[in-house]
Amino acid sequence: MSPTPTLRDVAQLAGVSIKTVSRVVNEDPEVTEATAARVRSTIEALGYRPNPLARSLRTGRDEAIGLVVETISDPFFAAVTETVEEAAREAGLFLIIASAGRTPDQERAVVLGLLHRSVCGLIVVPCWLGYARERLPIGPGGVPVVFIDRPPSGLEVDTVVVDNEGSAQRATAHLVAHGHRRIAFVGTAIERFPLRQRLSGYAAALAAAGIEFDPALVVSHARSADGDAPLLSGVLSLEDPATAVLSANAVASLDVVRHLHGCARTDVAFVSFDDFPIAESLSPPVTVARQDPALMGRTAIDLLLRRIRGDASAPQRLVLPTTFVERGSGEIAPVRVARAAPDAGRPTRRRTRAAAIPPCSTTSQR
Amino acid sequence: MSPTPTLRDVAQLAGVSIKTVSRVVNEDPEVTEATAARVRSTIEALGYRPNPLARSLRTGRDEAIGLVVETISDPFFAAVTETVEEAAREAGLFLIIASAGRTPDQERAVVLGLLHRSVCGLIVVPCWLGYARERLPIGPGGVPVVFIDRPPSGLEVDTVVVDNEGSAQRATAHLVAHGHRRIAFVGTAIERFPLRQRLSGYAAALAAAGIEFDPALVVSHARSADGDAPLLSGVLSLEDPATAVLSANAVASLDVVRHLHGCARTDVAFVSFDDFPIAESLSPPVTVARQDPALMGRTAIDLLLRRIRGDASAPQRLVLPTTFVERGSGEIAPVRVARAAPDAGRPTRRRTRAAAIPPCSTTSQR
DNA sequence: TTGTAGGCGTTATCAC
DNA sequence: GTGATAACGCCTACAA
Repeated sequence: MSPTPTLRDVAQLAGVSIKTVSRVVNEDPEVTEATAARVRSTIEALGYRPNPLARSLRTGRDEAIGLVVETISDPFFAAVTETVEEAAREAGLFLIIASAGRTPDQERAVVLGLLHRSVCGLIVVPCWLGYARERLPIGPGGVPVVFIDRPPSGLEVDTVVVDNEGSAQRATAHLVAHGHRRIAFVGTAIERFPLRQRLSGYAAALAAAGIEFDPALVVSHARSADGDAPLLSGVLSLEDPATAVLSANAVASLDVVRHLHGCARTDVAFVSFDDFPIAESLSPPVTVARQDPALMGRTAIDLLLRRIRGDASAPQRLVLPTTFVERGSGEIAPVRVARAAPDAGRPTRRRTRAAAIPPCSTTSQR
Repeated sequence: MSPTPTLRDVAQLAGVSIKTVSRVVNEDPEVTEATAARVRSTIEALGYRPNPLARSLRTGRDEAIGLVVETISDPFFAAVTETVEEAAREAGLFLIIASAGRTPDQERAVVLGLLHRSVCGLIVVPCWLGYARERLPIGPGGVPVVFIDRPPSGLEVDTVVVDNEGSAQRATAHLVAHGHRRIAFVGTAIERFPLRQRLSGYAAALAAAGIEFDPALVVSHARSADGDAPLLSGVLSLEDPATAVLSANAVASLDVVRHLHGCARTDVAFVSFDDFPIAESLSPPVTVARQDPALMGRTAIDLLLRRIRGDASAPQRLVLPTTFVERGSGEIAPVRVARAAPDAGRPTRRRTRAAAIPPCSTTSQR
């Protein structure tokens, strides 16, 4: 009758008390099967659905979990989200996705918004907020939380990250093994986690190979004045230019691809941290250290569900591996270049081709 | 004191009544500035934040809007979402993103879940559910809703779609103008909106040019047994093969690119419905009919906000244009092929190259 | 200008 | 087994 029927409507129509209906809804065994059946059919007839708001207000907990990411337009987190979603659905939980925005205040508002909506668990990519300082009612004693992709500094909670340092180290060592000594590191926000760890791995691999770390080979969107300008032009036009490139994430990888393809520079070796859609069909196909977003999502939600169900064991810090996929671009040998004449060592064909293509310092067409 | 302070706590500490605090929180002007200030400082001291759940339960409306998409891992909707998010934040609204899953039941559960959480507005990509039949408390008289990307069949509500038919028609006509008569249409879910409309546009353009519609040139993932097999192999190996391809969405475009690049078939013209990240730096760069996700998001949220604020004018049906971007792949002229000997007409260079590459009927490496 | 009573839809505590 | 009744935190109506 009423637009959205309530317990009262059902109770009235079934000729029982509100509480009895509530019991049936919550599958309380202390109800006669006869009345339960009658109530159930009334519920069906009225199309009654429990109001999660009222329920949460009462219990202080909703049958929902929250997922906070920096931006859902990041393909990696989109993939993570998809897995979490699937798992939440299986577990009968409503998934609320929200994104953290661009400032600590926005992120705090989002987390608090979720918390105040009484989610029973939270998966968070900590972006801008110092969770140790905030003293939010999360983690042990509060609403269960699992942090993913980045650890929240100084907080003892469950965390799932990938092996950033080790993977970057391996990728760099791979390039070194193929003869490169001038390897550029390209990223979009190098100063922050997880790119900082990838930079560490890169540096560690260089050190292990006895190659000096050259800051001139490390480029970041954050440092460049024009974010849209190809990051690579600089390092490829140094007096002693880079012969190989390691990109720090998929976004940077696309920039690298755009630039290398724009210049037809198939002589530059390239390894991408993280896979991207057409990496395998470019020429040459791009060698990648592939992250597994599904594994991250699955691991995080499994951990969270355990916590929600009461697991109070010590917080875990899980580190996921990456898969190194050799496809070609990472196995290109360096072209030896004389210091005095940067172009001297290039094969003739390249030179000819390079002369035929337009200059490469401009941004690509839009 | 209490873990999460309530109006009562604040009232007690400030020495006023609950209602007064409520007034201050809701910026009711009818409060003395003196008491208001005292209350505000108490709120600050206690770290009080209003509980949106309780508020919603009372008012029947939350300061949140819901966004339902099919899957957030679709880059187009990810971009739409980002815009909506930004706008919602500006408007002081909390955005709850949820995805519709794979069945009508799941979609219904998601929409009802949002509705029961008292969102004050909804943006929905109708995926599986027949909204006309469902009789949900949405649209005029219920919670304001704006449908995007697809119209909900038989329902008079605000809708924002792109000009699918017109854009596909233009793209097809473009290929026809460049001399093609054998144009393939490739998509992932051709039978559903909006791809069906794009197919209509394609067919209309063919009809306008006096070219017979050939079902053999229309391929869909849904029809092929192996979803991962390149869609193109078939149409390119017909007795009278396709000389041009129109892809119906970005996902299909990536498949096309993978296949054409894998076969080094730079002689096939290609226009993509919708842009994708590296379209412009492929060789040849890909000509696209570009959708504008930001425009769609902005249009939808603006419309929704107007409705939320009480605009009760007749439901609107907005159609957004696409931008046709010529980059090269769509301007390739057809290679005339003799019916009896499909390969006869190809330039010698092509033939040589084709002979050097592996056969193309297999899936690409993983 | 401020406070009091009541109820939103639910669950929890007790009696019956 | 079942049913009144009191919360949960907030807001609307009306009284002071």
